[in-house]
Amino acid sequence: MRHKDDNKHLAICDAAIELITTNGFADSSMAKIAKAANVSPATIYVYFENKEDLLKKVYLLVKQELSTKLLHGFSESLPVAAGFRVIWDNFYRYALENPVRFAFTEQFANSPLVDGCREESMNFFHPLLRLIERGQAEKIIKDMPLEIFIAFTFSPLTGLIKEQFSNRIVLDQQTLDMIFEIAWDAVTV
Amino acid sequence: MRHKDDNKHLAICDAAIELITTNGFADSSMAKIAKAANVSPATIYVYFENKEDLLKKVYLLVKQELSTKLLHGFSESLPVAAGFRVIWDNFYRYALENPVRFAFTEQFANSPLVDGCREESMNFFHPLLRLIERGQAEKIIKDMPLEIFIAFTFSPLTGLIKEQFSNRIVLDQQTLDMIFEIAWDAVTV
Amino acid sequence: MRHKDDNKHLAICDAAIELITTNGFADSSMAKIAKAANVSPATIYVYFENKEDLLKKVYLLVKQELSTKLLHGFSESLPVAAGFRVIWDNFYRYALENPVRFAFTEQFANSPLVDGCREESMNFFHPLLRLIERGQAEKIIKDMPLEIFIAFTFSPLTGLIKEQFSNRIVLDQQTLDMIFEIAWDAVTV
Amino acid sequence: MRHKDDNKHLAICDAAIELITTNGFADSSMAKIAKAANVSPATIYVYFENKEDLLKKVYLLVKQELSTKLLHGFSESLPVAAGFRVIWDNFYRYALENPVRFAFTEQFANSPLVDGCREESMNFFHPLLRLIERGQAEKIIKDMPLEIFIAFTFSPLTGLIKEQFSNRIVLDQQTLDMIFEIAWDAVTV
DNA sequence: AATGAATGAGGATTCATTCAT
DNA sequence: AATGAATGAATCCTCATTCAT
Repeated sequence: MRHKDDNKHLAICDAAIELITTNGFADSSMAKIAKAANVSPATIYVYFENKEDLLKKVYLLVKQELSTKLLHGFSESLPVAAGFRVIWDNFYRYALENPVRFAFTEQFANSPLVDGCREESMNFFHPLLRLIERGQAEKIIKDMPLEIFIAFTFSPLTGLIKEQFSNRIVLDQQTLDMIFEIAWDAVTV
Repeated sequence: MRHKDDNKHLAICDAAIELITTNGFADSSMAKIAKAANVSPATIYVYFENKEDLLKKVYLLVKQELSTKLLHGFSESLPVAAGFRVIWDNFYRYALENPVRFAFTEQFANSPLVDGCREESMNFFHPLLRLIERGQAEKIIKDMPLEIFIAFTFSPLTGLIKEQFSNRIVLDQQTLDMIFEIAWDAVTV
Repeated sequence: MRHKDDNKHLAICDAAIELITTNGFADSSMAKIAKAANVSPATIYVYFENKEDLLKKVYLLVKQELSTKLLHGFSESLPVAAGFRVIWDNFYRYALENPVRFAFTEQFANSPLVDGCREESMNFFHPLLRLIERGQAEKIIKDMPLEIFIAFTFSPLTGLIKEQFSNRIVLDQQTLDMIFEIAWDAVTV
Repeated sequence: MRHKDDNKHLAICDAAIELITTNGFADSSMAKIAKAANVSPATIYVYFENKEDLLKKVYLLVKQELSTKLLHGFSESLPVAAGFRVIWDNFYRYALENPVRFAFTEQFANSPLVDGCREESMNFFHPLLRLIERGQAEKIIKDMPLEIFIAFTFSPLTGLIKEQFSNRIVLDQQTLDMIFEIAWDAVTV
């Protein structure tokens, strides 16, 4: 579905992300989002069915953005370890450079609001999945379900990034290297 | 003069946990919580200052409950590895037996709504912290900040429990043992 | 895009004046005012920021209405005494013909609720102020602060009108003439 | 009806006057009055039937206090003019020394809440009424209804005291003397 | 007499959404 | 497509009052 003004679509999404991350979901009414996007409340309903639809679409948009940035500089021709490190670094950089979007994603990861679209959001990460499968085929990565692989690589990193945002830890390059090493050790043979 | 009724306090807390976990904080109005607790809306305000205060107090209550159950069967006289395994198993069992409370905690782990009381909730986990310090003193556990230790032990487990609740994975005993082994390897020398 | 409806604005104001005068400000809920104005409670907030803003705007509206009617038949070319008598009579007639609005004004004349807009409401009465200044320049009116002039002219009249509304006195033409005479004597040389 | 603890009765009245005058009627809930009086909300209902009853009783109490102070130093054996000046001065002094109570009275003089007890409150002022009647019998005071006498004596003074409290005028001794003179001239032959 | 707990009713206000232009 | 007006329903919370002790 094409709309006349893609700028408005984006403006509404940006305003929603910003407001929800800053003030929380409860304080982000359609009227406030509209005002922040410089648009009439009624206009939001031209682009989105209702508030829940807006939320899910925004969630998917952010996930898609993330997946694109995750693959920056990545190529399927890279060795498994190198390729994974590229994605790993991209993830960390993304979080640092887009703290609001990162926080937004995390806030909704456990919310019942986006229950229906978590599966859909996974589609964006196919290249990563293929990389892991290749690693397992090459006997580099342990034979374990994808979920466990994620649990020992991105879960710790995500948790530590949040700790850094909360000023409870500082992730300097040395620490980052150490974390990567531990994670990579954990999932490789 | 009537006395404050502990049953009412608990009924309100239980209703709040149940509703908030199922429908989210925003969709759990004080009226709904009151009705679920079989109490007048105004009665909630006898026990809690306002909705946010209710959330924070409930969050702390759940954290405290968790911390108590975490230490079941634990003793400071146990060897580090064995002691940690006790706590680890207790955590998994707690999540399985209290899925609503577990989901509740996760939903608010990163929420700005409970920002003020996260520190306070940490106090409940002192025995675990001391265990880790002992492990480091005995050169069993790697010399790393507490946050990183958590990131490679409880973060993966938590993530995988959520995957199991979402029916994307099944954690049988063999898998659990494997996960524990990976985690313990990751943080020990 | 719909346009703001002047009828609705007026209906809300009228309902507010009527209800507040009859039942007092505290007992005139926004819901009651809305119902009396045949409007949704939410609609009031399209025209007024909140209850206090509604009160202040209504207060100013009534004051402005009054000031307009006060000057009916008045001209700056009239002699001071005659000009003042025109305004005096207009005031009495206004009170008689608009008892609700008159009572409304009196109820809030000393209320802290309209503190901010009393000054603004004074602007409507400039012609009267100029008349008094002219009277003083022509050595007809005693040299006294405006407040004292008001205190011996409109304060007594206002008080007596209220007594009449409470059926404790009847202001026939003869009595009115006497009152005017006393007041005019009091403030003229 | 005698109550065990007259202190409590008075404390409640004082708290009510203070709160209502400071924060307005709407913000003076029974709970707040109770707290300000260091008493349980339920205790208020031991001394007063309900909120309206409390208000009326407080209004009457203040009026009675005022009437007592008005007669300080007054004697029926004084000449009319001197006697009236005593009461006049007492009234001004009362307002100055009890601004809260003065404001309270004024705020309620026009309120529909005390409609029923205005008559009753008049009983306290019998000596003043008799003085005026004596003045008329002695052909000193003009033959006019009591209401008109009040309208040209206490109404102006009351209005000017309020102007002074609002910092729009300063009533120094000279001004006060002038005002008295004008008022007395207005009502005497 | 005195009180803190308890509550149903109602308070002001905001909500997501639709209407009319 | 776009919008400000309009709204019934729902929000959190406070109220005057009563209950149970």
